[in-house]
Parts: sequence; structure tokens; C-alpha cells
Amino acid sequence: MIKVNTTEILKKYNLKKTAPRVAIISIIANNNNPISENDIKEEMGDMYDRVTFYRSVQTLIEVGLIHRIVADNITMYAYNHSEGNINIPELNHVHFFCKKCHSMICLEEVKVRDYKIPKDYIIEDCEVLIKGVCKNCKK
Amino acid sequence: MIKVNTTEILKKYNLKKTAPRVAIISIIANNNNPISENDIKEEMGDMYDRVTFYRSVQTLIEVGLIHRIVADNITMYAYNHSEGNINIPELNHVHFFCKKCHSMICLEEVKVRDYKIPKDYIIEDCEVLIKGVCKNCKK
DNA sequence: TGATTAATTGATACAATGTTGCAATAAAAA
DNA sequence: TTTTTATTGCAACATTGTATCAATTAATCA
Repeated sequence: MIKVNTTEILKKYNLKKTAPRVAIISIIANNNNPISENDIKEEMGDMYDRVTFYRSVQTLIEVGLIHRIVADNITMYAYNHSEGNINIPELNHVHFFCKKCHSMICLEEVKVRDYKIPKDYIIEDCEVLIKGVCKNCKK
Repeated sequence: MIKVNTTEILKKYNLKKTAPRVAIISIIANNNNPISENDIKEEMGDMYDRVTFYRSVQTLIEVGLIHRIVADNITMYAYNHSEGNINIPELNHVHFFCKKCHSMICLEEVKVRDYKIPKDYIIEDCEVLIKGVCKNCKK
């Protein structure tokens, strides 16, 4: 459980430190694995407002603090602990999605090789999504 | 432009050969790159019905004939030309998404290596999404 | 510290996307 | 051709996401 310094982070991106933002960042950062809007909503209690949530999440994605993963039409959010390294696409955003229970876990140390992309394309990010069945659902 | 034999394909999966299915399969298969619901809708004209579309697409994804890709909340559909090989995750579903114009292109020959997934997980599929800026938008 | 400024919130209304139920239809089987 | 069964297409609903705007609150500065 990594405790993030929301004051510092928000200042870094010139964003005001507001209650919803602090809550959203903390909740996402304190989860090792991607988390859904509903789970975040529950943790926020009556601090949750849908519009504010969408806007906050949008902002945080734009600055590169979190990212959104969609699998089988299920949307989840995860923290970019690699924050400083987002320009090393090989190392980022690798997830496993269970088709049965819809849980998602973050994986490390997976690499992508042999990009055959036209030279004049700019690569900013790389996401790898591995789908299958998790340990529990396999039984 | 690969012409697919919808009669054969649908029979293979025990699906009835209906007009909407034939249209949807043909449209997706005849596009080299992923295509949005709106584009498919346009090509279908008044044959398009939203509910039928969602159901058809759902069915076709389940049998592994097409797949859905979501980037920045934009959903697209692409044909699995590798149809027979869907259990070789290294070779499947590699796309480039342009953050500016929201176009998507299919890429070949990208490989993923060094899976560090717990041994008792079943891997069925692997998608790689590379985001950035395309040739045109770079200018 | 208190007033000023500017971003952000939260409510409302709207728009787009996705789902359920069911009667009518059409495809495949007999 | 008739029967059977899956699929369609409509209506109604549910969920997800967006635009507007007045009220609020955080940061700034005197």
C-alpha cells in the first residue's frame, strides 16, 4: 500500500487540491489493481458526484497520473506508479483480465518487441491486455 | 480487400444466415482497419437497427470472429483474420490509436514476451494497444 | 489575515451507449 | 410445405458520459 502525497502531486500539475480529487487519487493509488467507478463511488460515500468524478478522472488521465482500462465493456482505473517513465512504452500498463469474474490485475515485467510502425508515427504509450481465466475461476 | 464467405462462416458457428449478420461481417471484414459503430451504421443504411447491431456484434465476438477495441472511450470493431490462430496470443490484436484524429490501424508482427503471470492462470487472448500521434496529425 | 481572483464543484438537463422483454418474422429442419 | 427454432425489430428502460451555469472553495496577494 503506497501512500501518495496528494498535495505535492496536485501542485506539480497545477491542479487545485480539492476533496474529490484527493479522494479519487488516494483510492486509485492505494489499490494495487485497477478499480471500477462503482468501487470508487462506494469508497467515496456521499462525497461522490458523478459529474465531478468523470471530470476528475479525465483530468488525471490527461496529466498522466492514472489510466483507464476497458475490457469486455468493463471500465477500470489504475494508478501510474511508473509516473516518471511514461515515455518508456515497453514497461507500461500491462494487465490481466478474467473473462469470468471480471477482475483485473496489474502485471509487471512484460515487454513488447518488434514494433513495425511507420517511422513517422509518434509513440506515446503502450498497453498490453491479456485476457483469460484467473486462478479462482479456473477451478 | 478480402472477400469473406459469410455463408460458410455462419454455418461453421451454427448461426443463422441473416441479412444484418452478413452485412456486419462483410463490412468489418472488408475494412483493413478497425471501424466504429457509426461507420458500420452508415454502410448498413436502413438495414441498421441498434439492438440487432449490439446483439450481432456480441455474438460475433463470442465466437471469435471479430473483436472490440476501446481507446480513449472510442469503440471500434475489427475482423480476426487470424481466426484459426486465436490461441497464439503473441500474434494477435495489435493496434495503433491516434490520440488526435482518433483513427485506428491494425499492425502486424508485434510480439509480447516475458509473461510473468502466475502459472495457474489461463491465457486466451492478448491485445496490444499503442497510442500516439499518426503521420498526418504529426504535421 | 482578509479580500480578490480563478478554478472547480455539484445540480440539472441532455446525449449517447448498452440491455431486457416480447411479439412478429424469417431461416433451417423435417 | 409445414413445423420448429433462432433471430429480428420495436418499445421501454438502464447505464454511462457530456454541456451549462450558478454557487462554492482553493490559492493568491495586498
